Amino acid sequence: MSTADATPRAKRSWVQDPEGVKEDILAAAVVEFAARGLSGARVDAIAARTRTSKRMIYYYFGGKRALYLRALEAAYLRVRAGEAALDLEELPPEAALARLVAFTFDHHRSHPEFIRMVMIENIHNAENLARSEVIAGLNIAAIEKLRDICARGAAAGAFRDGLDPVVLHWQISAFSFFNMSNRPTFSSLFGERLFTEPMQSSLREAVVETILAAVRR
Amino acid sequence: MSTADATPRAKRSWVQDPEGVKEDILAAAVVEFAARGLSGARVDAIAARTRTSKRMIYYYFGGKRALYLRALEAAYLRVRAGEAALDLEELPPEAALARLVAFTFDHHRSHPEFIRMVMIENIHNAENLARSEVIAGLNIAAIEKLRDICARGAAAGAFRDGLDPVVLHWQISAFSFFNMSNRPTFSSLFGERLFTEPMQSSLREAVVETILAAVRR
Amino acid sequence: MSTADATPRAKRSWVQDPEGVKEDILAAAVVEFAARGLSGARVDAIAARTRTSKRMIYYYFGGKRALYLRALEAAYLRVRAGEAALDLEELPPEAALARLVAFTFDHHRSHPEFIRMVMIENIHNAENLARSEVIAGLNIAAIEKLRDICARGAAAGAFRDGLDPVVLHWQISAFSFFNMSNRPTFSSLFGERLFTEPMQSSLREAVVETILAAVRR
Amino acid sequence: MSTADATPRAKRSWVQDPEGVKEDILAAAVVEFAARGLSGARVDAIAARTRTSKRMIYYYFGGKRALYLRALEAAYLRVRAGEAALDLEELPPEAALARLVAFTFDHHRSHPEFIRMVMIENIHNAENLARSEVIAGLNIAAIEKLRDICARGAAAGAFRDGLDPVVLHWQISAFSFFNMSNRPTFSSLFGERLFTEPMQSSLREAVVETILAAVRR
DNA sequence: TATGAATGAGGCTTCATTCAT
DNA sequence: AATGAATGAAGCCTCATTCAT
Repeated sequence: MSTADATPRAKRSWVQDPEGVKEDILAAAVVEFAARGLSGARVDAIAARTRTSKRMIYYYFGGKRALYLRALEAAYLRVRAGEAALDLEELPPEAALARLVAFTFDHHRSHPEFIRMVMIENIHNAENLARSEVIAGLNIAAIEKLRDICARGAAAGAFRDGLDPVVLHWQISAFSFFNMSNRPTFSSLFGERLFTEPMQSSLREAVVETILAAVRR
Repeated sequence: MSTADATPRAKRSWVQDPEGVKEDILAAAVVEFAARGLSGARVDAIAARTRTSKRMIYYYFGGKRALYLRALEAAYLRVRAGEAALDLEELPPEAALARLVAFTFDHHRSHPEFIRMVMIENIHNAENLARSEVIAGLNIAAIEKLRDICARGAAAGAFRDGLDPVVLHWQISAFSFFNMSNRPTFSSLFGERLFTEPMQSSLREAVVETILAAVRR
Repeated sequence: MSTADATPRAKRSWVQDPEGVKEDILAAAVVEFAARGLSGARVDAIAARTRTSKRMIYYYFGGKRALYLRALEAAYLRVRAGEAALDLEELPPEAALARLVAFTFDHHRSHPEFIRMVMIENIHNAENLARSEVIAGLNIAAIEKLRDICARGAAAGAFRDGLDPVVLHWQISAFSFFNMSNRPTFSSLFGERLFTEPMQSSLREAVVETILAAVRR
Repeated sequence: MSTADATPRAKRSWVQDPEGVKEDILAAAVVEFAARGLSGARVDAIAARTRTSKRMIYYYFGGKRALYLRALEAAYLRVRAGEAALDLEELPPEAALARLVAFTFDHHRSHPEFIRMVMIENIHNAENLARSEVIAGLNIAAIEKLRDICARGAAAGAFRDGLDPVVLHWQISAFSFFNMSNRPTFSSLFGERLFTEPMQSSLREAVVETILAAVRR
C-alpha cells in the first residue's frame, strides 16, 4: 500500500503515481495470466485485482496482448534477477556446478508464476517472447555462467573437454522445469508422493548427482 | 473416407455413420485444442476442420468442455497404444532400459499434439484429467514395465537396489517431455541448434547414458 | 409486417425466415447510415430499428463495415432499378433528353437516403464503393442510355457532334445531386425559398433548358 | 514559427502565445475534420497534429463540438476572403460573370478542405452552421456581387430581366461544388478522365458557357 | 497560462450454446 | 440421426471529457 490512509481502497488515494499504478497493474496481470493463460485471462479480472480501473490498463499498456508481453518480461526479469546473486566464481568447478544445479531446482520451485508464464508462452509457440527486446539479453548471462564453470572444470581436469554449456543448461532446466510444469498431471496419475518435501529433497540430490556424473571425465 | 461413395466430400455422403462423425469431430478437436489451448480453441474452428457442422459437436459431445476431455483421452490413448508394442521382456535389463529411454524420447518427438494436450492440461491443473475415468489405468502399465526392469536389473546385480520406478519415470519423462514442450522458448532464447537432427540424436544418447548411470550399482 | 400475428413484435414471430431478417436489417442499416454516416451510425441503433437483435447483424453481415457496404449497394440498386423503367427509345432525341433530365432531377429528390449514402461515401473517398463488385455494372447502363440519345440527336442534326455522354451525365448529376446534397447549408445561408415546390419546378425547367442548350448544334 | 526561439520545436518554445496555440489547434482541426468528418474525427488525432496537447483543446475551445464549429467558420472565412479580391465592377457584365464563374470553379478546386467541411456540414443538416453567428454575413456579399452583375447586364440589354441571383449562385455552385464533392464516387464509377487537367479546363469552359447561355436575353 | 493523469460511458465484436424442425 | 437459424452474455477496446495541480 502506498499510503497509510485510513480508508483503504479509497478512490484516488494514490492518484498521480504513474509508476505505482503501472506496477500494480503488472503484478495483477502476472497473477491472472499465470493462472489462466493468455486467452483464459480476463481483462476485467486483472482490473479487479488492481487498485485502479480497467481503463488504466489500456491507458498504460495499450491492450491485453501488450500487457501480456510486459507480464512475461516481468516474470523473466524477476527470476533472472534472483539468479544473479549466486557467487560461483569463488567455488571450485564441481562445487560451483552442484550449487548451481541445486539452486536452479529450488529457484524454479519458488517461482511457480514464472513457470506458468513460460508454459503459456510455449503453448503460443514463443511468439510473444520473440517479439520482446528485453528478454533476450537475460539468458545469455545464464549460459556464460555455465561456460565459465565448464572451462574451469576442464582446465582442472575434473570435467570432460568440449562440454556444451547450452546442452548442460538444457539438462538442468529439463529437470527443474518439468518438476514444476508437469506436477499437476504427474501427481494426478502417480500420486502426490514425489512432491512431498522429503522426496523433493531427494530428487534435488539425484538431479545434482546426475548432472555431475554427466560432466565428469 | 468412411464411405465408398463415388462423389468425394459430397454433402451427406456419410450420413448414417455416427461413429465416423464422432471420430471426425474428435480428430479435429485434438488438432484445435492442441494448437490453441482450452480457452483459445474455438468451437467454430473445430467445426470448420470437420466434415460436419458445429451443431453435431453439441449433438454428440454436449459441449466444448466435454469434447476437450474426450480429446485429452484420445491423445493419451493414442500415445499409450504406441508404447504397448515395445517388447522389453526378452532383453537384458540394461538393454531394456536403454531401449525404453530411447524409445520414449523419440515417441514424445513424434507426438507433438499429445505433448501439447498435456501442457494444456497442466495449465489447467489437471482438473480434467482427474475427471477422466479412462486415463488412470493407462499409466500404471508404464510404471509396471519399469518396475519389472528394475527388479530384473537388481536381481542380476546390474542395478542398484531399491530403485523407485516412479522416480525413474519422472526422470525419463523430464528429458523427453521438456525437449518438446519447451522447444519454442528454448530455441527462441538459445537458437534452433539443439533441435537439429544430429543434436537431437546426440541428446537422446546423452539421456540414455544419464539414466543408465543413475541406475547402475 | 410479415405476419398478421395479433401480438406485434412478438418474440420469434418470424423465426426461420433468413431472407426476411436480412432485408429487415439492411433496411434499418440504410436508414441509420444515411442519417448519421459510417462513424456516426451505431450498431445498437441499427439493431433497435430492427425486429431482430444486434447479434443477427453479425450473424448475417459480419460487422459494421461490411453492413455499410451492403447498405451502400442496396441504395444504388434501388435507385438504378427505378431508372430502368424510363422508356426513352421511342421519343425523339430532344424530347428523350428533356425527359431524362427532368426525371433525374425528380428521382434524386425522391431518394434522399441514396443521396446521403453517396455523400457519405464521398467523405470516405469512395473506398467502399471501389470494393464493391455489385455497383460498377449499374452505372454503365446510365451512360449507355445517354450515349444512345446523343447518337440519335447527332444523326438527326439536332445535337452537336462529338458530345461526351460522361460529361453530359456529370452536368445532369451536378444539378440534380447538388440540389439535394447541399440543401441544408444552402437554405441555412440563403433561406428555404429555392426549395419550395414552385421554385423546385422552376429550377427543374431551368436545368432541362440548360442541358438542352448545351447540346444543341 | 511564432517565436524567434533558437531551438526549433523545442518544448515550450511558444508558451505564452495563446493566439499561436489556438491557431495551431484550429489548423489541425480543419485538417482532421475535413479528412474524417465530425464523428470520424478523433480529438486525440487532432491533438497529435498539434504542437500542444489534447488538454489545450479543452482549455481553449471547450470540446470537440465547439472546435468543429470554429473549424467550420475558419474554413468559410478563409474561402470567402479569397473571393473578395476579385474586381468585377470594372468589367462589362458578361465578362464579369464569365470571370466570376471561372474563378468560382477554380476556387473550389483549390480549397478541398472547405468543400469537405461543407459536405460534412450538410450530412449534419447544417445544424452547426445555423448556430454560427460568423458565417451568415459572409454569403450575402457573394449574392450582392451577382445581383450587381445581373442588374448591370439587364440595364445593358445583355441579360434577361428578372434574373434571380440566388438561382444563379445555385447553378454556379452546383457545378463547382459537385466537381469536387463527388469526384471520389464519380471517378470510381466512370474513371479519372474527367478530372485530368485538360478535361477540367474544358469543363470549366463549358460551365462558363452554360451559365452565360442561361442569362442571355 | 498550462498540463500529465485519470476515467465513466458506451462502442464493436465474439463466444458457447439452444431453438425448432 | 441430423441441422440451419438464432441468441444472451460477456469480451476487448475507444471515446470525449474531467481532475488536480
